[in-house]
Amino acid sequence: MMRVMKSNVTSIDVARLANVSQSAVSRTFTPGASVSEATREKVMDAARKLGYRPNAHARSLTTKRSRIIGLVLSYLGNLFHPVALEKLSKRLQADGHHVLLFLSDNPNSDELVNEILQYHVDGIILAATTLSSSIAQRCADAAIPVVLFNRVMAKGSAGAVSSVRSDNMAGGRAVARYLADNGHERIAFIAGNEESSTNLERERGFREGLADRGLRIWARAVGNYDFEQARQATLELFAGKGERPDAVFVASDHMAFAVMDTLRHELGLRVPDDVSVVGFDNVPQAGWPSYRLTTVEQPLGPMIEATVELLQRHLRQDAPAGGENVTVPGELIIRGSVRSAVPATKAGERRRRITSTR
Amino acid sequence: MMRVMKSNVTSIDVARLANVSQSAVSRTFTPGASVSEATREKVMDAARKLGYRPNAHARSLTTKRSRIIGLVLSYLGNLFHPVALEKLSKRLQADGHHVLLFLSDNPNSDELVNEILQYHVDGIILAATTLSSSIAQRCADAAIPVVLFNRVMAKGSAGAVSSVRSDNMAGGRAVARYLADNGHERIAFIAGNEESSTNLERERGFREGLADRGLRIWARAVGNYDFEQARQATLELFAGKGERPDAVFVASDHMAFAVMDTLRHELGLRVPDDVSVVGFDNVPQAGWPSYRLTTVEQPLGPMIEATVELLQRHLRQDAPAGGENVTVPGELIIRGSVRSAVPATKAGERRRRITSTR
DNA sequence: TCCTAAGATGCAAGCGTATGCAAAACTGTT
DNA sequence: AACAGTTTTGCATACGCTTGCATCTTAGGA
Repeated sequence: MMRVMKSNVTSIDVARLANVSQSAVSRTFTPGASVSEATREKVMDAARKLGYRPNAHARSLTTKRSRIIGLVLSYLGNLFHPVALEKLSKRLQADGHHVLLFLSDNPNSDELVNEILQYHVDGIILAATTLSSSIAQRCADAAIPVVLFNRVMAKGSAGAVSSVRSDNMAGGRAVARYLADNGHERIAFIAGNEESSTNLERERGFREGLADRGLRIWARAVGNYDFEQARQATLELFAGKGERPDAVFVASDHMAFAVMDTLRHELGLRVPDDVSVVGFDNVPQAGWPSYRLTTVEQPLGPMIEATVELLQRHLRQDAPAGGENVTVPGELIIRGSVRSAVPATKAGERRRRITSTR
Repeated sequence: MMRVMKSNVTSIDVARLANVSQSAVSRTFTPGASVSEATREKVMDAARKLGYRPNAHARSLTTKRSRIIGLVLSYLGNLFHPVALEKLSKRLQADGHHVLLFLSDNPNSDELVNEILQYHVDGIILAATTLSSSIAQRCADAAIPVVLFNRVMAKGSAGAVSSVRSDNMAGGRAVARYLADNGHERIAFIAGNEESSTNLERERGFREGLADRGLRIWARAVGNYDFEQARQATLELFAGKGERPDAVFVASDHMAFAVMDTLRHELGLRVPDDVSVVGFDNVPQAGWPSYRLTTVEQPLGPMIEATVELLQRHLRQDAPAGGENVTVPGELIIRGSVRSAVPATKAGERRRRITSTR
């Protein structure tokens, strides 16, 4: 069947061919509208013949809903983000939403906000750890629901900004205890981006956990969530001739890989025999045989469900005015990068629930 | 300054406050339109005061251009895709376009096409290696420019579908020669998705290259571009008691990591001493100390430039009717995963240009 | 058979913007 | 001061759809 598709078939064209009014066409494509089976079929036939699809822009003009969610990220080099993006996106699509993607490492960009708002998105998900909170504020001001994913807003800022994150504090604390309980004493910490809420919380929990065991951070460096900077941080921490750390907690898996690689291939140290390493996120690579990284899981599934749930509640208008902060509990994934009394089986892993009660 | 933002400020509101016509407002926000400096300022002031931003949907209704590019991917677990996505997205944003992201592993989905076309995107980039070509065809039928990224359409299908890819054939050939010239004889191949054009081309080039040196593929298995399947493929290839491969060319870096890990940690073999491994893509991890993978680079920068260029040419209507296929030359990145007469320096890498002439 | 209620349909008025066209306001020249 | 030529401006319409309202069908009950 040969048919030339006019690129701009409108509901009027369909109406004409089907011998019905334009409203009838519109109603056929509007779930829940009142159309008889007979007309619906006539319309569908005509539509198929002409290759018609309703114009989403025109539709959102009248309905004031675009079914578009703006998704803001800063980069995708750390596998945690693409994996989250993939799942989020698929989840939203399943809900009949679509994702308008914004990648930007410029935190304070007015441009960015403008461009997002121009599309009158139904909601915004901010998953960029390093973006400034003002952007969230400005979007919320425009009466568009905003959900922060894997981060939380600086205290004191008002507005209906919700957030979803895993329990970073509890995670940090669990790592501290686990390391302490396995006999480590000179425990170092490599921070991510120092301003980010994720890093702040993980570090804080970690400090508290160490304190509980009568310890404190023995050495500290900053890796900014970057592979190369994490390498430098490692070299820094292990530069001295004297005593060196016997364990290092790294604020993200991505950096932890750099740490392990540097330890092993540049400093000739063994992991976990000479030094233990713990990460955070539990990205897929953490389970790869080369690393077998012990780490804190960020439970993506629940986090995403919570995000979508929050968004939908906002769309239905029945969300608390002040915004809502959801914290999802994680698990400690014990693999082979920490020297331990109970050695893990060759390829296995153990999971230990993390409770947030102190 | 406290101001309550009405969520729906229109050009009419601005016009009223600025004491000008609605057209004047529209013109101030339309680059290249005729407005005096005086009115422009009045309008801008009013707009700022009201928090006005032009409604992109209304705009695209009249202009028939959405400034949205549909981007289709199947998954983001292999780092090549997120990195490409990040760069593509940033490049398009820089051009004033926006990215509507579709993640789908369902190749033949009518739904998908419908949803893309509803938004009247200005163009579509298909970067999903495993998506069926019919989807491309259907979009092209709707008179929307389609560019295939990192893949090419099955021969014989007509329509204005363009494509951009690196020179997979030449890459495969270069690997074959490199392995042969370094004394390997029992060379195995682990395929990606067997139907994908990328795999087809890489394998074909590889076979030709081996033939040039009087060799042939010594053993073969399929990894489907998946980590776990690549692991299985490796176990398969090295199962026998007799002679084993002394080199394996893997159709993607992502799978190559699985191969190296399996070789080292499950089979107790050394890379490159016992067996050499070569990948394809040159994802960031390939340079990590744990792997130091010798691989064929897919030059993302040029590939993306070419993609955007093609798209823009289509938008300006001056593209060849039949679609255009761009092939970007790559380089062989020589690191430490191949046993070689000239050992690489500890952390260094050499680059060797790949020419497509046989 | 007639009446009523529910369901199906069409009409027309928006939604917020861009733009052709004609009128108005300038510009500089004679 | 009058004019032609150039900008600038406003009016009005179109873009493709949804939806309230009024009208028309239909079916079912009395």
